[in-house]
Amino acid sequence: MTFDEALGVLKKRGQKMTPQRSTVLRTLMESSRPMTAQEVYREVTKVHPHVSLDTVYRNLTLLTDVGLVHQSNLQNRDVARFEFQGDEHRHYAICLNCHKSIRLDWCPVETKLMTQALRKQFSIVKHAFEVYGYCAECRFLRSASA
Amino acid sequence: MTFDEALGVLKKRGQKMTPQRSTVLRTLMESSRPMTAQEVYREVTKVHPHVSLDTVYRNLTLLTDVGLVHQSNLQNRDVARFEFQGDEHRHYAICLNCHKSIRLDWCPVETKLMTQALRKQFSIVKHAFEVYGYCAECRFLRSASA
DNA sequence: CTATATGCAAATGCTTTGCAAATCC
DNA sequence: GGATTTGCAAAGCATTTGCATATAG
Repeated sequence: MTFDEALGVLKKRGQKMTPQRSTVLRTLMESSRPMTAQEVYREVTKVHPHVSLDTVYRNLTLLTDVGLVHQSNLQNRDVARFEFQGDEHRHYAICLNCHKSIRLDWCPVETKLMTQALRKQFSIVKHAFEVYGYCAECRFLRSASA
Repeated sequence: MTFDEALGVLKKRGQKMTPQRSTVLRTLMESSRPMTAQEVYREVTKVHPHVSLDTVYRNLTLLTDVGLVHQSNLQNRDVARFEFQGDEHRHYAICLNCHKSIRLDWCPVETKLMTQALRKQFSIVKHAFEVYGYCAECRFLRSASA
């Protein structure tokens, strides 16, 4: 999805386009991994030194509501993370040691096996799927030290 | 899993069994749905009026670490929820309107399609999977009012 | 007897909100 | 011009932590 297409989605909903909002959106679009609100804030600050953190939060929430952005929570009581999803989205395996995100090319909700039964009694809006464990490197380090 | 078997898991790790801890464990074992820390606290209070909320939190964390309890976060920036899982665990579809949890009889990580590729580069410790949307009743109400 | 667990109270840190001023369309 | 958005500051709220005391094994 292009930046202009994303803008179209916002305009269709009667949302205005401010410099701050467009920078938040662009930041997420250019990122290759899910970002925390703080990380987005830091990036946006480079362009607009006067943004406030709450503006970033408000925009992240708006973009998520509109469906342009996907929010994921680490199960480990960690902070929320946001990523641009456009038309397709991703899931991640997250290392409990180094916190690296490894992208999965698989989505449980696209599995017929699961959806067939569920869709009859439930209309799916969104979903969360995350795997936690140890990446190859950290697994190696752990087995070495044990 | 019986209560005594669960105790065995704790003893094996050198954990002590206190009245508070055993009540937290029993509460989760007897619950048919995931509970928030506050809900557990309220239940435990009925038996031990003097428990503190942080003791409940500490025990929930311990039981989760040990693997007896499964923690789920609602993606909607809601509070964490805990449920006894014993040997098998569950996933839920959560209604965005009435917040009802509908149990799924399906787990993405038990799908060979997904695990084959992942296990080569990652050792899975736990995972989170939740579906959000509208249950049959709330879907009906929404379409009626629209 | 010693490690573990508890209670209390205070702190932490992410996220949200009220309000007046600024700004987009 | 009128609704939306921003910035500031303060509040909210789930969760965590330090520390002295109590308790399990």
